[in-house]
Amino acid sequence: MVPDIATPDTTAPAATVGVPDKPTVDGLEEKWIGRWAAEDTYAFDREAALAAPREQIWSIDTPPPTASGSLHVGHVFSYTHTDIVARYQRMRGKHVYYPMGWDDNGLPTERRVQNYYGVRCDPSLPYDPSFQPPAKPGKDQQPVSRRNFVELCMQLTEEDEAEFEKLWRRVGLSVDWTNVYRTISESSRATAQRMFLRNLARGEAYAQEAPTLWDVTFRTAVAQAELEDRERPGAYHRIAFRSPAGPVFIETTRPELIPACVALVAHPDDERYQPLFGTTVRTPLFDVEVPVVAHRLAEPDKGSGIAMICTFGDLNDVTWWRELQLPTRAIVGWDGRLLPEPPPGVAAAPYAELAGKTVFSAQQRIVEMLRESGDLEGEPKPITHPVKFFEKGERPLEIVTTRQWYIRNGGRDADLRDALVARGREIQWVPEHMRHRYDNWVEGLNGDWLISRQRFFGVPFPVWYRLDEAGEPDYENPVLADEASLPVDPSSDVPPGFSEEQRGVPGGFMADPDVMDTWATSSLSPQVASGWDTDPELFAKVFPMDQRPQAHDIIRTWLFSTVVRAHFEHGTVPWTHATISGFVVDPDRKKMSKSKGNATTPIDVLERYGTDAVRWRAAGARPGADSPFDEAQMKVGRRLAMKILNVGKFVLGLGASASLTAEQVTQPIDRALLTGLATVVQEATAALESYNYTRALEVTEAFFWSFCDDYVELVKSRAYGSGEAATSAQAALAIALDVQLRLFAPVLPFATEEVWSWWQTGSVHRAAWPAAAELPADGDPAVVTVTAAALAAVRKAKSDAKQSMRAEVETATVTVAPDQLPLVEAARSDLVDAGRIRSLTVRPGEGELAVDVVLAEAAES
RNA sequence: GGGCGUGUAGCUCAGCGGUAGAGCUCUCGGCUUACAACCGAGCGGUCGCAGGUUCGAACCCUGUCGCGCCCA
Repeated sequence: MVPDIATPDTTAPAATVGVPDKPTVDGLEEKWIGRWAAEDTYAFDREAALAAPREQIWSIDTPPPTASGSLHVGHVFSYTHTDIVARYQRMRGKHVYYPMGWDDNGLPTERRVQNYYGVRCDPSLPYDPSFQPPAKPGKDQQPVSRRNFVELCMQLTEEDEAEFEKLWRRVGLSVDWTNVYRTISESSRATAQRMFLRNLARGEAYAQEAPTLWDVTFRTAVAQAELEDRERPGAYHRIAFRSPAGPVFIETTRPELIPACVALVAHPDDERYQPLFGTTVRTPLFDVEVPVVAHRLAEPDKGSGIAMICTFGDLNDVTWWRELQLPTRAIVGWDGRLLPEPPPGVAAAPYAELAGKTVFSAQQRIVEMLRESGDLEGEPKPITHPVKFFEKGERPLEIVTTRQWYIRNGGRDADLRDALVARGREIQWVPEHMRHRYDNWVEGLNGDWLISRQRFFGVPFPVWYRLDEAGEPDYENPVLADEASLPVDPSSDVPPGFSEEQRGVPGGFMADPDVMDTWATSSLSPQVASGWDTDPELFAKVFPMDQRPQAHDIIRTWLFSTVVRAHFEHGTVPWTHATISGFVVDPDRKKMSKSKGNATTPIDVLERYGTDAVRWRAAGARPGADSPFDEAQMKVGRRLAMKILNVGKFVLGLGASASLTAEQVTQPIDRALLTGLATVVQEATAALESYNYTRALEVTEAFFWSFCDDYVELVKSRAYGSGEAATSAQAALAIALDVQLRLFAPVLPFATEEVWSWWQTGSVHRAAWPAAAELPADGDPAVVTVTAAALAAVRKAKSDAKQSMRAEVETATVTVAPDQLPLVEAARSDLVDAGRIRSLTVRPGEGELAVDVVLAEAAES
């Protein structure tokens, strides 16, 4: 119901019709999510954008969340940060291109589909069009064809994505939901394949048979960016090699690799071993003759200072093998077991005992054999040491030699590395120091980017190989897909000039069996989102994009690989700004993540405190800064949202309306308020221009609370009245409310929209960002601050006397610096009313403002 | 071990050369015709530690310790 106190002559009859009796933040989400969708509030107007100058567009390369994963509060925070910027830019009049993507490509989806349906992909099976997944996953995974498997991936990710979209809408993201892409969609696949073919044509992509870090569980190659070191227990085994001059002892953590040994190595300056360089020794058990070589990477302090070089125990082995041109003796297969046949030069006899064993059990057996032969000296010495793992894997990586695709990234080319570092300087980093993460990563690369993965669900390489008369593939002359035919699946599509019958037969062809690393697709998110492959006109307008928001942990992967792709194809940066969010951490300052079990589900928090409250808390985390999850803070945001509703209701009830103008603000304290607000507008705008939404919120909020507690209290009794003085207060209240709603709108989209709707037309989110020029510049803000200080002193007197704020004051004597005396006098009647002062004296004096208060006798009501 | 960041009131954070700030918590008081999911008042800190520069340092420099992320 509308309180019947509005003065009819200043308030349009319909203006406050929508004001509820008891405003509440609960339910605002449901109301406004629906309204915004129905009215296309956040629609991107493509035609208008195409006609507009580039600087009138703001395009955002939104991170596509992993659809098979789950979202936690950390995601809500970082996406809110981006949304605040998007909303600000929109209110600045820009065409905001703000699409959403889903990363539904790759290993996580495969694993989720396997577990969800209880199936596994068997590429040798034929497609079954009538296949239905088991209602409940069975005990054993049911084998299905690749195409059936991919169909299940598509189906399940679609369901997951619908859930995600619901959550994002609930968070209030001002995404244009007609602009959604999927990394596994036809156009994403076509984009990835087309870009790959271009890279290949320009020599930026290449295939190579090379030692590769290999995860034996997933049976796939792993890129440098996906590695992590983990401390693992191991043991140094002191083992004797034989030489004419007597035994040579090495210490190794991997004795099972003795049959793979191709040399011993020591540091060139190591006097202990200098006599051995150029000679040969014989391996224990296998009696293979291997040379003793010198190399700077050998560490004299480690173990005995001389080490065996194997095919391949670690990355040093690879370096030695390459630089010293050693032979290969591979013994570990793709499944992590020792190969059935011994490597060249190794006799069958002792090796047969190890063939087929896992690396682990081979080690146990070989240690027994060394004990029996007497070649193991003493007991193994337990140590812990860093071991390389695939970040998603559970078993140590092996190094196997396979044929893989690579994209150049500067890891083997100083010029390219420098060019990519230079690209990094073209990007404005928010916060600035995140640039170092990029520089350090690029400068530390030591190999090209391995992009092939031995998986099923992903973007396949658009490549086939001819088979010769013996059925052997000709890798040197791959058959490439036509760009016009993309996307292709080489395992079911036929290369130009061949027929399906020729698949896999001598003289025919075979498909490249691999798919691309998921980063090879997501590194193209700006191209996919901007329509490189689908809408060239739009692409020309919105690319390079304006903003890439993301977290700092994937600067080395996503951000870097995106820069690489744009550099090659477009010769530009992919975007001009990288806005980096920190993490939400748990009370122990540990990064929140599902795998750690400390993640908080967002929907719960959103429902309990309301979206605005959660967004308010998110806005309190500065760009790049980690921020602890703390529910107590959510309450503060909720209270702010409530206060906005309540003060909005009150101000409108006092007679504020949209028809009042700044010219009607005549009283000094009213003009003072608005001039003070102009400063806030300037500061908030400057802060947002540098992406510091936290600062913008802070200055707005500080003003707002003082507005509620001091200004509104001071002027409300005047505003209840009529005449010019009342109108002045009403106009100032209306203008201040209007401007503050717009200042808060990017952070608190629901509460501000609600209050806006009570008395304004259109959406506050389509309103113009406030400008200082809208507000009077001639007020003296000190009128408000000094009068408020006097009022505070009166309140303190009442509080000290344990009286109600309604208590009457017999006399109040304000002593104030002479130059400030007119300020208090200018607001005298407001101060008298707000303080319930019967007799107010204002006199000049020294020092701080002081108020002598004599309370009236308790009213004899 | 290296890079980057960070250490200010019990908690979350501002301040980044000129006399220590906000919010929350806590304590006390108040139903005040917008809000008791509220309002008012108050308590609370040798700004991690040690040196240095300066008339003056939370702020600049050096060292050191703790924490976090990333990398080895």
